[in-house]
Amino acid sequence: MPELPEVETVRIGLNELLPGHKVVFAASDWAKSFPNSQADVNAFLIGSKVVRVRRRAKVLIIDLDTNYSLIVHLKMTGQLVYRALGNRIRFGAGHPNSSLIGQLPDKSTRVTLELDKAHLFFNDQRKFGWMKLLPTVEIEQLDFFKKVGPEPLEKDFTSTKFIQCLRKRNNSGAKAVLLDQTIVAGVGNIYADESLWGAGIHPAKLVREINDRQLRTLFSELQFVLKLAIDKGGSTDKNYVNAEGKLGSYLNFARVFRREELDCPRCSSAIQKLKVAGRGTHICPACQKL
DNA sequence: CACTTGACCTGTCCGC
DNA sequence: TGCGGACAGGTCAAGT
Repeated sequence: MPELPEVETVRIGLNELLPGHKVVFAASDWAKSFPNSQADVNAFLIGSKVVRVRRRAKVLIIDLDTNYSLIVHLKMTGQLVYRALGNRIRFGAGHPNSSLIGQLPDKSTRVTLELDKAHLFFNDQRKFGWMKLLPTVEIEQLDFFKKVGPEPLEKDFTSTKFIQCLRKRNNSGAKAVLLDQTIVAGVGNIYADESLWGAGIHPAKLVREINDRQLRTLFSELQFVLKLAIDKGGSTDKNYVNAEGKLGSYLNFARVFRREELDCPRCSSAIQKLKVAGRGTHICPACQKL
């Protein structure tokens, strides 16, 4: 569930908190969450210092002063939570993580990094996420990074380039294309639905049947929802928390996502939930016609 | 080659 | 109260 705004929110937080910290110890109880050998961990992670925290698409990159990096994908339920020693995290009442008050690690903690004056916990209920240690220069050689599309919020990413990217999949549905990480990076289910509603485009509409003017609107709506979501600290549905364990509030501002049966904010029609591109999809049937 | 489905996992919810 | 099944959705691999 973490998409670009959630991962960016974690990045901003970790980039404030981590640089300068030394890694003292690392432990994992689920090998797939952190598949590196103990020898590599000992040689390139333990004793290293964090230099900076970057993001590409939905992937976090924690650069170390050993010329190695930790790359982290949160997938659906991953959390990367920093806690200064002696500091307690408070989740909101009623939140599934509210039982975690004051206690981490918990049963979803897959990796614990002990820093000199803090802990960094990688929690992941569903175990789809991962953390990997590898030489910094090898990151761009990974298949994912070679194939991934442009960052939608980069300054030089114009509506013209956006349209060129989408037209490569002219025969596919609009939502399927937005979700394709090789076309545009970082968009997932929430912001695909939100931006398509903003542009008044049905998610199953074929790209070839959408004109350039509508695609330009989709581009500005996509940038709008991504920026708003970063401003609101991301979307917390069930699991997502930021680097300090705090919730995101974008869903309080969502127009269609998880709002089936409620009124469309534009025309008051009842929002519908359907399945498009294999995903739960929310639309206003009046504003978004096929 | 483009598109769909299954696998990876756990927790929650719904119907019986 | 328990139990089976559907569902949640990011990405890769396999199948159509």
